[in-house]
Amino acid sequence: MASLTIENYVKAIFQLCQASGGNSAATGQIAAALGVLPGTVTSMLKTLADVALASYTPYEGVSLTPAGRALALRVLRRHRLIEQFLVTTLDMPWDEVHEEAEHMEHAVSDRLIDRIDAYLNYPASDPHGDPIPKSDGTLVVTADKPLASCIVGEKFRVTRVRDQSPEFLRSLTDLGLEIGACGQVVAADATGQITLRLGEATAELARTAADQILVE
Amino acid sequence: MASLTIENYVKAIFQLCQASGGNSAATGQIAAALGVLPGTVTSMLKTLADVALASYTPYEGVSLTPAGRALALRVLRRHRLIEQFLVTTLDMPWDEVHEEAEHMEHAVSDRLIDRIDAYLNYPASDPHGDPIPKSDGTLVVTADKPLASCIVGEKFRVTRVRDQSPEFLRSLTDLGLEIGACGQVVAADATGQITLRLGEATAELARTAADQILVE
DNA sequence: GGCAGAAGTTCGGAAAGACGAATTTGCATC
DNA sequence: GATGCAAATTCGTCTTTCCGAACTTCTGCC
Repeated sequence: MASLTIENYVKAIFQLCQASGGNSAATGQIAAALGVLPGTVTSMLKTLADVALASYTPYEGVSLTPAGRALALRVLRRHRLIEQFLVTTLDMPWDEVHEEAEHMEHAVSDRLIDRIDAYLNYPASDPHGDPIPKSDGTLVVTADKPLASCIVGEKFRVTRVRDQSPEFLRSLTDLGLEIGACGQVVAADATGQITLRLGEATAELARTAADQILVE
Repeated sequence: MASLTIENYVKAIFQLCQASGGNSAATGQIAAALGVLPGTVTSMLKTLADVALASYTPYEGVSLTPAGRALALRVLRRHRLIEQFLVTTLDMPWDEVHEEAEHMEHAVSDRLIDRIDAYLNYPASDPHGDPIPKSDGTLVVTADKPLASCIVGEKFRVTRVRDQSPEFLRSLTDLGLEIGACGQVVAADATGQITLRLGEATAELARTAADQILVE
């Protein structure tokens, strides 16, 4: 069985590949994502290659093998179902569940996860809008784009949030930008400030923040 | 923060003390409980003494300090609330939850545990009848005795099960000896076989099994 | 085409936690 | 009091995962 550490590396690699749109991740990015030094990552990448979870070429990056991708999806499935479960069942705020799931994802059995899945009636996504991988390893591709890429006048509906830090999520709650919220881009000035209309209210948002919000 | 390993050692020491009625545990018992070799335990006992979780005298045994007892109770509280939660909310069978909780107890935050406690309306005991420590570190003492100590003719109600292995628990389910089940000791022969009446039915039980069942 | 500087790799070493063999201690028995 | 066995301890070693410093490779810029 894969150790907790290996699960975290594989998950990080998978998510970095997704984020970059490519299919390989850089040592430095992985180090930053996991909070370790680059040298540590290099040696772990060799380990991952040894156990056939990743293909690693020095100075070029890593990509996951099918086995690595499957493991990453299992971890992600556990993580996201746990998040959804905590919000649905225990009414936890959406800004607390990520951290909790980060630990629990390595501790729950697949049997329990499948039970949670059934209990929640097979949800398609977690509280942050991230799609939940199926038990057969399938992951639906979402059709969304950053709010920052919307032109002035464009209407949108919030479908997903990338940055899942508690502070950022709380600020979204304060602005009324929950998952499913609808609005319209009113203005975007050169300094990167974006103005939104949300029903009656108006909200101001930095471009960097709007980049973390996915809409359709 | 205490490592997963330290939490397991402290929990094992606490439970061995409880089981023996004394307040110290032997190296060999701890090794057997945790599935490691005695030498490993000896070195860990020194570590526990170093961080003031236990008092250790070579060749005599260990006992927990107040800090060690507090940690053990926190772990036990997490374990038992998780068990109760899995049974109540997800309808998991009582023979599966121990193993699951064994892993999860190290992964959930105290914040989440308190939320589960409130959600379950502050249950007094877990699915096996073990009392749940309160968040202030209090643990109620149960007034129960082994079914094996009942004399012929004595009536009883099952309050708690010591052996929490799936096989044993399933055999109890088959016999109708769930928590709360009432019955009467009908016979006890010299070979250690005990006969019970449970409502309409009759059940045969080995003395070793009856020793694992606590009643009042 | 050459050369900083950034990114990546190598290597020695440390901490946690475990094993296994050799040794020591304690205790019951004679 | 001597002895022998079971239990406990000691010690060297292994694996995993990390750090940090020294070194190598890559890349963008002149």
